[in-house]
Parts: sequence; C-alpha cells; structure tokens
Amino acid sequence: MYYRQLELLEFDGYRMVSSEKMAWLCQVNPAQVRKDLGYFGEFGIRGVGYDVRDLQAQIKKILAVNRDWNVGVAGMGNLGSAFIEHQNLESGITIQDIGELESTADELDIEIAVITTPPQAAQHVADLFLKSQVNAILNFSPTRIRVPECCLIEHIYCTVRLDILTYQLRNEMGS
Amino acid sequence: MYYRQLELLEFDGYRMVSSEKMAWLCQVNPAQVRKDLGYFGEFGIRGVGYDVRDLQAQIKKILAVNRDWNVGVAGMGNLGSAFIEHQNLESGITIQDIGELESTADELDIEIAVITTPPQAAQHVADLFLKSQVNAILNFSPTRIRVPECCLIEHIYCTVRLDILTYQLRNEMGS
DNA sequence: TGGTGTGAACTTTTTCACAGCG
DNA sequence: CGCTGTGAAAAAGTTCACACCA
Repeated sequence: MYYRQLELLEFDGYRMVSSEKMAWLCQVNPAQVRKDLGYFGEFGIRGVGYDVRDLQAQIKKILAVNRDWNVGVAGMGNLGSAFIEHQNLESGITIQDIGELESTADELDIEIAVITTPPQAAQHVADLFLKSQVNAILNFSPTRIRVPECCLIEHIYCTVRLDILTYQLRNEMGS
Repeated sequence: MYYRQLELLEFDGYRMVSSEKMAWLCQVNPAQVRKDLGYFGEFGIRGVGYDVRDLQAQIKKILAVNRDWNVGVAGMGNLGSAFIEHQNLESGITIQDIGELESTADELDIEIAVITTPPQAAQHVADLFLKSQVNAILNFSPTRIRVPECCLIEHIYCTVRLDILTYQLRNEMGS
C-alpha cells in the first residue's frame, strides 16, 4: 500500500513525504506508518520526512519485488486473464495444457502458483504444484485449499468481502 | 468461510457438525468458531454440535445474504466478467455504457458498486456511484479510493497479497 | 459423556506521547 | 522547530479452561 502511494507521489513530483501525509493517503494512523517502516530500519530524516524515491527502493527490497519470480497461473478463464493483465505479466508467458502442469512447473522452475480454477479443481491443481518445488500459492478459488506446513498460502475471497458489505449495510440501516 | 464449509458439509450428507470439525475445515481454533457464532446467538446443542442446515440459515440471516441486493459493476473487462461469473450473477444483468452510469444507478436502485476499472478511472466512477444512493463499494482497482464517512468500502488488493508471498518466500529462504 | 458457551488469561496490534535528532 | 523513532498504554483479538447442559 505504501509503495503504491509512493509511486503516485513520485509521479506527482513529490521528493519528500511525512508519515502524516502517507497516513492520510493510505487511510491509517501516522504512528502506524512510522512503526511499520521502523520495523525494517530508519528510513526517515527527523524534522523532514521520508525521501519518496529512497523509500520506494527500500520497500522494493523488503518485499523482494526487485527480483523476478517465476509465477504459474492455473486457469485461463476471465479471472486468470484478469490477473495476468493486472500484474503486467503479458510478456514472456507460456500457455500450456493443465495435463502438462507437473512437468512444466518443474521445467520452468515455478516458484509461486496462482490458482484461478473452479473450486472443484483447486485442490487437485494445488497438489500438482506442490509435487514440484512450488511452496507459495495465491488462491482465488472460493475453497479453503489444504497445504503442508512448509507451503505459504494467501486466499483472496471476493465473496467474503461482498458479504462483509451486505452485513454492514444491513446493520447500518437497522441502527 | 463457515457458510461455505457448511454448504459442502450439507452436500456431503452431514446433519450435525462440531466446532472442532468446523475449525479443522476452516483452519482456525475451535474456540474461535464458538466465539464467532456465540456473538450472534446460541446456535449449538451442548454435547452434540451444530445443525448444519440450521446454522447455514442463521449465517445467511446474519450476513443478509438471504435478501437480494442490486449490484452495479463498473468495468466489463476480464475482471468484471470474472466477478459476475464467480458470483453467479449471470441472470438478469443489464449492460450499459459508462456515460449512463449515474442515471442507470438511480433508475435500477443500485445498492452496492463493484469497481473493476483501471486505476485511473476508479475514483471518477466511484464518485458517480456516490452521487446516486450507493453507499457500499467493493474495489478491485489497485488504488485507494476516497469515499465519505457514510460509504462502506472494501478493497481487494491482489498485488499486495502477491507481495506478501514474495516477502515471506524471501525471508523463509534467508532463515 | 461430550461438546457448547463464556469469563479470564494471554497475545497481538494499534495508538499515544514524547524524547531525540536534523 | 518539526517530524521521526520508539517505549509505554490502550485496545482488539485469540486461546484456554471449565462450568453447564443435552
């Protein structure tokens, strides 16, 4: 979130930014910004703020975004396409049949698997990825995929977020 | 999450389920399940567990999923299409030009806006929705949309989730 | 007996408040 | 002087442990 805002700030010509401004942009508390950054080092200048470009570089390094990762996307429906589009991954992609997933994942040295298949297939696909050396999964399917301890997993549940809205809308009206 | 698991349990023929089983399925602590449900009422039977169908009905009621909501999706690229597909919203939809958004939102009494447009357009589209009586937004665009106090908003940041994975992957390898 | 419901203990996260530095 | 960095305080969330009931 911070990184994304820094990009915009740089685009707008800002060279420095205070924790208060960052907090306002990201809709969090200023102390939160300082704590979060402080966890990784001292990036700011007291009495001045943070250097926009320098802080971007620091965050890039922290998130390991400054290195390339081999990502495998399972499911090339609308969601899979949207993901690839969204991430600007359109260059250098290979599209293969799901039957070849296991050998391909090994061959291309896939490090992160993105699952956008229907829920019925999600666990199966995850298992295939796990058989190769993949140990990070980004799961868009509305199913709780079960993975071994060693494998990192992030779930993106769109439905749950929509349900949060209907819940809050209903309660707001009730009050 | 609980609701989704209950659907699967019912499909598999289960009539009752314990907090321990639910917890296992959802990968949380059993006490967590009981606390969460306990916040809304006493749905279980001591010594037995929860009635699968009854608990589904209760959660439906809590989340206000048992009533229809008028949802407006801005952006009909891959992401918008994926969302509609995903939510089984394919019936009864109307597709209109973005220029008609304001009048259409009023006319169709849109209650929840879903934004899947490119980030440049996101704030503008949100503002249009806000001019009608929309006060809940589900935002897929990778921008922090600014909305008035009265408007509920949920952000789905796919990129952030991917960054969490690269961060953790890097750190895991370091250790 | 077995599993819920729940106060109390514990853990984590967030915010405050101010010392300290540029 | 102003804003960062950071302990200390407050709040929120999670887990434990057991009373209680079908």
